[in-house]
Amino acid sequence: MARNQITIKDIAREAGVSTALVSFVMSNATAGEPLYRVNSETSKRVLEVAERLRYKPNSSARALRSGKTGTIGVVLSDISNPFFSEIARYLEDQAYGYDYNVIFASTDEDPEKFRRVVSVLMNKGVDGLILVPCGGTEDTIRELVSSGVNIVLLDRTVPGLDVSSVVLDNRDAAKCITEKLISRGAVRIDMVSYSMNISNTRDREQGYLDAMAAAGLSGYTHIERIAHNSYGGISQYVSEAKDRGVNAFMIATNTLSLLVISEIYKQGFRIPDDFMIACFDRNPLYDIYGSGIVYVRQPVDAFASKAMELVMSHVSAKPGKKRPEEQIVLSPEITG
Amino acid sequence: MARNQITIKDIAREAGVSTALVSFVMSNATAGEPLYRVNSETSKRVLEVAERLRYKPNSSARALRSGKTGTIGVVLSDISNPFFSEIARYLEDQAYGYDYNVIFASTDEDPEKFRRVVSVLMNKGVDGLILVPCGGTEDTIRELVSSGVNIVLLDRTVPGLDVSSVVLDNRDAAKCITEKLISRGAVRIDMVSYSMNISNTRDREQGYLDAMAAAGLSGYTHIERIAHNSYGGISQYVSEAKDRGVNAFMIATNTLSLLVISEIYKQGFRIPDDFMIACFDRNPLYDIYGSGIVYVRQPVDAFASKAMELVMSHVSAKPGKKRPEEQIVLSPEITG
DNA sequence: TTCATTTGTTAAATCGTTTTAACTATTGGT
DNA sequence: ACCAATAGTTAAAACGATTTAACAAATGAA
Repeated sequence: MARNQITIKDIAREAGVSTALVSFVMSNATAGEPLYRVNSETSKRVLEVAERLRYKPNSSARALRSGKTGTIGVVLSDISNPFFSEIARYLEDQAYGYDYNVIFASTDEDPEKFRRVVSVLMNKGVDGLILVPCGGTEDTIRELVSSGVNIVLLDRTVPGLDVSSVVLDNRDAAKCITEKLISRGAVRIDMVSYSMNISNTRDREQGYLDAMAAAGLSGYTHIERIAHNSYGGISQYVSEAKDRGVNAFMIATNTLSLLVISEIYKQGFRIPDDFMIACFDRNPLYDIYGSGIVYVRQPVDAFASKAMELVMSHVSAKPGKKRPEEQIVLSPEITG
Repeated sequence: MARNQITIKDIAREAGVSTALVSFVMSNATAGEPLYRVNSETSKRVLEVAERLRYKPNSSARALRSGKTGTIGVVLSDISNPFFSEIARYLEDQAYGYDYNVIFASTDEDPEKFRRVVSVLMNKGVDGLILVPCGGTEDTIRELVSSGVNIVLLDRTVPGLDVSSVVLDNRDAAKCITEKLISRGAVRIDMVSYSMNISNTRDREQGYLDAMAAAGLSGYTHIERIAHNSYGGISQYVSEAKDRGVNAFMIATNTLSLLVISEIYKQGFRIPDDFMIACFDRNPLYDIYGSGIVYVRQPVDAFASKAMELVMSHVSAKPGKKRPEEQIVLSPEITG
């Protein structure tokens, strides 16, 4: 990169002060107004010179000395998944507001990869981590937490760990949409879920069972657990479901929903005539199906702003004064 | 971040050598084999100690001294747009392979925001930039290029600028899908496009016109240009199109496609009975419509790998020996 | 007047690496 | 025996900021 670096030294020379003063002014001046222990003339002059020379602080130097990089690492399942990419966008905007940057890393739900990318981000020197834990990462996270890394869990929790987190009230959300299916006449409702051990899908399964029980439908419940990234069996499963008289699917994640919906149409069935759908996260095309699809709209913006708020509150905590960890549970919104 | 930093100094002491040697070994040792001008005993010892103490180089220090941050900035329209988030994912993976990181920033097609985020990334100290230019950023980009910044344009070009780029053959792609519509019986085909001045949509419009001309349908062509993020008029437009006897839409981008498709259904029309659709980028639910939707599948992985390859070739160029800029045009794949 | 506090500023150390220039052995050619 | 080249290593100077400890001058209290 061609960068004719103007340094703090140039400014110091030009303004006739020391580099220490320049540094102090540059990093503490707020809107040109009164600055503790600095002559306002002087500080104005420094600011002016900096402006004139188009001074841009070198962030590597700053990071080296101060130990703060101004970067938050975000580890999520897959940034190409719309749910996460939407979160990513909000996180990006949030970070910008704090004068921070975010670096994303995808794990593909693989705990080994999770470990690897976390380590890369740590080496890179992030000031905090926002993590979407996947199955099998409990130990890695526990280790991070106990070594004092600034962490916020997102979308999923790790039970028995004192660490900040922001999650949806998944159980309630799942219960609500299942009830909505029931109120629209569904009686044989299958749940399609993932086989991975992840807090949010487990909670959603509970919500499904809750609703079925509350409606006296416990006689028929079925949870079909699909392994992540092995979707071969879906075709057979859907046709069998039809045979079993299933008339609605309650689906745990957006990826699974799209697969099931496609499959339904591929087999010549229709929504809502053959099946109704309850699912998580919206898709621009769901509206087409009218009341055939109920979905949980997750407050993605709140996920992002809360997570960033939490991670920032730890970043800015005075050394020694660790802020208490905070668990936040957000309410779902039901649509469709 | 709590990090009990093991430094190069610790290793030097432990291994009984100088820090210079440690640094040299650490950054040049490839798989433990012969290392220029270093006793293999010594280098093995250094490596061992580093391993034992779990040495992690401090990247801020490295960046400060070497001037390389190991980070590429990626500026795109909106990372929550599936097309870009998919690219983002591939870029992330690619970068990882080069031992690099990427930082994303979204512009929302706003040239002022573009300028801002580029400046943030530059200050952060990226080794290169992958840019999706938006309308009105020509000057900003020209300026960057002429100041020697390592740049690769993605998805869109800026005419008259000697800079590397990776784009789709948009004109040809648009021509192909329009022809496919025609071959399936469409005659009154509207194109829905953006009003922004962006190379790829302009090219797609040309492709549409090409196909219409080639089929002798130049008598009826219509390009509806929508302003970015002001989609209020779509509803009226669709119903008017129906009145005009339009029986197919050729749509320039994925966002517009979803809007139009939703609107079609909202107004009680059907695909393919009332309208056929030709569009760009796939959506998991398009398959439902069978041959009613033709779409261009962009080689997103190639976009990413080529862009990263280009930016990396500049990063690793010896100072003074600037690699020539390279323009890459990728071929589309038609599906549906 | 004298001592204490506050104001305004700076010299110098430090962060952890990379990199340059140089130095001592050792080898080999003549 | 002499010189040149090569191998192996290191001391020390960057890189550009932040931060600590200290100092001089001005102010105020007694």
